[in-house]
Amino acid sequence: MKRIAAAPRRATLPPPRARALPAARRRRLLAVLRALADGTRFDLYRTVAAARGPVCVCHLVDRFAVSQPTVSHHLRVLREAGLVTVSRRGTWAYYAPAPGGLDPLRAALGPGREGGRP
Amino acid sequence: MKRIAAAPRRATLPPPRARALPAARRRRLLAVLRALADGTRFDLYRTVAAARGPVCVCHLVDRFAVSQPTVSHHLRVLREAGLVTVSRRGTWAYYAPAPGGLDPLRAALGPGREGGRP
DNA sequence: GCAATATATTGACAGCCATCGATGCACGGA
DNA sequence: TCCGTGCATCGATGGCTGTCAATATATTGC
Repeated sequence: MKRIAAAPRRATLPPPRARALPAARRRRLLAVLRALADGTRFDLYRTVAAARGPVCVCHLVDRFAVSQPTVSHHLRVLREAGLVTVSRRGTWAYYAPAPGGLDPLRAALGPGREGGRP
Repeated sequence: MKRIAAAPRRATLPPPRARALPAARRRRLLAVLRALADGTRFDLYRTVAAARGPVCVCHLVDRFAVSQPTVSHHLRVLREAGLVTVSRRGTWAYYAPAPGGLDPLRAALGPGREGGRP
């Protein structure tokens, strides 16, 4: 017959479930995080966000050490994450930070319960 | 002979360079972003951060629909990003949010220059 | 219309990574 | 000391994605 060893009692109760994030908010937030989690994209966004006005793609292509299609691809990801907006004048495309683009992040950080409390 | 068409003048000046982020800060920030950019890890962190006390890995394994090695792997990534800390009691491991783990993110968001300005 | 330029899209490919099963390791109980 | 359990690590694998060259699309100037 099979010997049965007593399973040691677990030392703590299961943690309360984290307040569920509405699916749409979670999706948006993850999109923002994913968009910024790549080094090149992170730098692109910082360049766009730091400029006083819209930034011509041509200057980004000049400045970054990746090909023009790659820049274009990253800008698309940033756009789809709601982080930048695009406007065109002639053949040029100008990217600007989307107002409130970082709000999902700000909202998620919120009061900051992650351990400051002594 | 080759015809030469005048290149159209660029309509704007190159944007000022974004204030360079110190390499170490940039690395830490990207690590945090990458750690949170995965859905499973995001949920794991939220669970740990929402709990009032340290969370036993066993409960995370119970609650999440991924294998125990996968949970362990994600917790390692969160740990290496400075987002959680681990402590052991007996055979159990308890994870807690690392105090200030989100500070790189908070610092980066800072005053929020991304377009509120009218 | 034609040539040249600016940007976007497509297709291909390599490297990364989330995931799993199997295994290792440490600890506690009998 | 042996067994069972909790967690970490290893090795393999499939899918995702960052990158580029080639191509497409759009616009401007002649």
